[in-house]
Amino acid sequence: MNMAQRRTTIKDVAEAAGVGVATVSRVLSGGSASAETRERVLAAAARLDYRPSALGRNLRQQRSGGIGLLVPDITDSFYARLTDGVLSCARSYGEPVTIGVTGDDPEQEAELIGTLIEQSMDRVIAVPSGDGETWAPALRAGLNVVFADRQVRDDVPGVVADDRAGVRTAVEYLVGLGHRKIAFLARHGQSQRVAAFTDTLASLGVPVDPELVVLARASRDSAYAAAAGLLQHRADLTAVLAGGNMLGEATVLAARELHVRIPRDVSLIMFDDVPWAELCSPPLTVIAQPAQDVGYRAAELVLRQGRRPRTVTLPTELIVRASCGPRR
Amino acid sequence: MNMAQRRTTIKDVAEAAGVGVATVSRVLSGGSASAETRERVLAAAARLDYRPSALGRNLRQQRSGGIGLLVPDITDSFYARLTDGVLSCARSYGEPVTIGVTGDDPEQEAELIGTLIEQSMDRVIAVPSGDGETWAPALRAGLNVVFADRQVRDDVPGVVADDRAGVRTAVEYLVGLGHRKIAFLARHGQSQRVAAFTDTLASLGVPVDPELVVLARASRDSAYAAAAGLLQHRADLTAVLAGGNMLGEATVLAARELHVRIPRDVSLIMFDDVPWAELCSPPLTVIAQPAQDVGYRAAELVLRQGRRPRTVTLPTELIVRASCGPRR
DNA sequence: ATGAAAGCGCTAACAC
DNA sequence: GTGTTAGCGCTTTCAT
Repeated sequence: MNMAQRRTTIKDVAEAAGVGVATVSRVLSGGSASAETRERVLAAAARLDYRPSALGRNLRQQRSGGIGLLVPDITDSFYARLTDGVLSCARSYGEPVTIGVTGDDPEQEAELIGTLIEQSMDRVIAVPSGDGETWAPALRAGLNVVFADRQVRDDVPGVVADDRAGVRTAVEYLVGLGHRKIAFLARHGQSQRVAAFTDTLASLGVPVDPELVVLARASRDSAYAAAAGLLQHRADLTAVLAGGNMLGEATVLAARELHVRIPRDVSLIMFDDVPWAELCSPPLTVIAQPAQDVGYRAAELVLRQGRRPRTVTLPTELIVRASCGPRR
Repeated sequence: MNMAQRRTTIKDVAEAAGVGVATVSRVLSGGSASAETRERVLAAAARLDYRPSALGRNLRQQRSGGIGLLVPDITDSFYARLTDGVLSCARSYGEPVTIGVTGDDPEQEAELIGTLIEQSMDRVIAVPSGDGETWAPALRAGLNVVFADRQVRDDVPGVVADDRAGVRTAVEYLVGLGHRKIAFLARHGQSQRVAAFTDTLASLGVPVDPELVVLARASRDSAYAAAAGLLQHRADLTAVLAGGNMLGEATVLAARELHVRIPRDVSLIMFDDVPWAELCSPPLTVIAQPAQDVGYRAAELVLRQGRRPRTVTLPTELIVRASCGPRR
């Protein structure tokens, strides 16, 4: 008994249909052929259950189809939803998606880019880590890159949520509630959001305390440390804006640990709406971001090679639940 | 200016080093060569920044490296963590991972399997949908498959959490608290867990009410409908065992909607520990599953072609928090 | 409209 | 130990 019989190739189909391999290739990729020939080829292909090998095609075309996707952490609901959007779009084009997690670390990112190049993947969607320096060689090599969620260099198209507007809305809401000592818990690299934060405060005539913006790395531990530190050392603050769902989670946890009541002692707004925000006690007021759309649009951009807009910005939305109250 | 200059090939390296291409190939893949030759080749490769093309190698070897991963829903924290485990193991082997989401639908699954075969991916990790029938052709074609989280056919190695033990522990805990009318909210296809549920009940001398096991499909909507239906129509039940984090989430939501208090009116245990279980009000008692490990081990299994155990079973753990109380 | 043939980059079989 | 060469499956000229 022969274990794995040889795979059906284009040659088999050509023989079965009594035509040359070139004709089979043309018919299958929608080229010109007489109706009768087309019929015969299609019939033979179907009969033999022929599936063209991506390997042959890729080598010939000097590029593997499919798209590469680099995210900081697939375990983070935001990036999982973004990924889902990419997959959903890619599927409709029949394109496979190769995924890698960077841990928000430029070094790992560089390594993964190397792998993608080795695979001759020429289309990649990435949530870039660090400044965009890592991407210079890849871009020079002709890689077709689209950034998602973060825009770190202006020679690459990108799809982002309108976090400036999101931050502004949130801060205005908080200030409207009477808050003055508002902290911003952000991830390293979210300079856009930090700028929006201080700008909005300034425009509302609220003094900006630089010590009230604290930066964390993209891990649960780092997020918790930052949140706990903030809550402990700054007993005077009355509101926190968390720059992501992991930072929000950490804040709730730390608050509980330190017996800081939300929203009685401090109000909390979290970036990114996640299913558990509603389950939380209290239900969290959030700035919702269209994570799935960000991914979907990024995939569209990278697949449609056509006109490439600089940056697509998608709207965010403040969803008021129960984690904010008037200044105590 | 020439846009994308030709990529460096093995031939370039061979010329630069003054050797044949075969020698370059051998040196780079650790074959035998004289120390001096090796040196020259390595130097030339480094100087030219040569990266072997996976395309050429794949075609030659009639298989693309890398591993395919099929999960029902990347948005579900459990599968995201499982994926993370796979990626983490794959990375240490330098293997790229191609991911697809099946939506728990055998048809989509079959389509994705087709894509993988087209890519000549011969190593696949999958959370199988439906019965394992979809996999018959792929297995016949010689695909190297490892199942994760679910074991639907015994001719495929698999890595699963010990959900029988998990269910047993949970039910014993609930019965110990005095509960008799316990519902099991499960996903279609979780027959293992359902069997464990009824078995344990029977072994404890608690009458089994078939109407108290209700099945949902793998979507938020379906989960919510099932949970709400259960809570509405069976006012006599005192405890619910939710067969997954989405079912747990739905139960909490439905309970809140229907003014059913947890744990005062009904106790709740959820399969799968997720970060928000602790944030929830009340914090949820859960059966923790080693999602990340399941993925990691599955990847090890599919990468180490060696001896292939039938099924690896990983332990679960009951984590008691505050969502269970004595029978009201 | 169609077939013959070249060749993508690599590895492995074989010859030396 | 090292070079030469065939050939993986496909697409794409180039003839016909």
